[in-house]
Amino acid sequence: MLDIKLIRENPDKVKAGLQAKGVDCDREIDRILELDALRRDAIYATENLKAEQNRVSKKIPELKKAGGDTSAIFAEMNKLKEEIKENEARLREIEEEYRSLMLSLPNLPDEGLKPGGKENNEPIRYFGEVRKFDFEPKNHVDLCTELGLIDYTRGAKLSGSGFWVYRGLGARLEWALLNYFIDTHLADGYELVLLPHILGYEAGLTAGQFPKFEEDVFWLQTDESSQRRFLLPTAETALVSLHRDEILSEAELPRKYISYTPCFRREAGSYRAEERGMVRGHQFNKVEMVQYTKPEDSDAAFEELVGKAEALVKGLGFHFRTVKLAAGDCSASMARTYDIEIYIPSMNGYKEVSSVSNARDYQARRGNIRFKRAETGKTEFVHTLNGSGLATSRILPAIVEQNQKADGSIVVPEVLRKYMDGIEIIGI
RNA sequence: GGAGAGAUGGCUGAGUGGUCGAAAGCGGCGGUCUUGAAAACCGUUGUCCCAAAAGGACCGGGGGUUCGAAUCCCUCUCUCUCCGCCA
Repeated sequence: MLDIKLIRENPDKVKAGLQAKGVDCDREIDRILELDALRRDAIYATENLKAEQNRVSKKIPELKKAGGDTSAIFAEMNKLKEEIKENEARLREIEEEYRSLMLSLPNLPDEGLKPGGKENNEPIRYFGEVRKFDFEPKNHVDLCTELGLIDYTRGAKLSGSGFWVYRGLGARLEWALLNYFIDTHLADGYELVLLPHILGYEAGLTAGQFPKFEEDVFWLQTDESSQRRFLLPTAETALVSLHRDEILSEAELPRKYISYTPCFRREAGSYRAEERGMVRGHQFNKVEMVQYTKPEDSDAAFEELVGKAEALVKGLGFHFRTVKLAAGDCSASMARTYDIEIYIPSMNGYKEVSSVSNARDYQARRGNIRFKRAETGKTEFVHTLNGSGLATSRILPAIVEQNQKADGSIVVPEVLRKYMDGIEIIGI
């Protein structure tokens, strides 16, 4: 959620910022400004009536004690009551519309980001070089199938397209990756959190998935409770709600969390032939990093998260690039995003393996996540940041393709071997 | 799944219709005393809306009754106890 004060004082700046993100919210913002004025008038009127009610009401016990006539006062109170009721009904209507519009506005992009979409993304650094093959490399689907690492057919049998089964050394390799990520984060002092994979509506609202992107997640239909629940699309959705409606102490910040979860996504209508295999599925494994920081610390935290994600990819020995996303390619909740993209030979291009973002106070406002600054004693919104560290569903194909040898076997990256009984080569 | 109990400030816990934003204790902060600390004593100590004053809101959430609700009613959520079932 954006700061209403900012919208009130700089509506044009907000409009321009959202334009840069590729969304036209001019009408919404104008309406919000109207509603804001109406809202404040209605609050003022209602509160004055309530103050009057409180004043008159105080006299009643005194008057009764003195044995006076209360009928005039009761009549007055009845009138006040009616007026308050009317005012409150109006206020509720205004606030409902106001709130839903406020929730629908995406975050503002950071100053200095290129406007526009994907085409304006800007690689800011490269690591390593594209591997040259002196034989015709196979794609990861064929390699994984031949080596028995992934069972796509039976995945589809169990759950339909977009699902697969990790088997044998494939499962070991996947698990080794997750262990490698987690151990690295633990060494960096992050707290490991294991989360529920089913979340309540509020979590999606805080993270910014809802109300706009409700169709992107899997909803549970078996719920008789009034609370709608869904399968988490990323651990971020849960981790950002961990401290929802809390006031943290300044000394508790920054909070640094990591979590491993499967991620469930509808990915409706997004299939492309080039994305076969496990590049885009309905369920994939990811270790997610989330930080809660003071506002002045979030830029440094962002760099830290980018650095951590890069270090993990480097550790695996991969060529990759880090890309600064243009304003319009950042997701709705985010002010700034860098993607780390790894080269996948069969796709002849780079694929995202990590996305690191700074939401600034956008999610904190939605989830009412604050901290008390020791110096002033005032509460302020925290900043939230997240980054994948990392998602395995692109890493494993990259390992398999980039580390393949002419005989169809693949080399296990050094850092993973200790999690796999020292296995160096996976062959037939 | 069945039966019951409960949700009050950072914590424990009083409060069953008016002067209650809420007793008391603990904790926190400040002070007195002390070389320093502890103890003792004194004072202070919730959040939010509002630029601020004034004012208003908040006793799990929502709704209702009432001139007036922490207190009565309805409903939802959550927690606990016992029984059943179960990884």
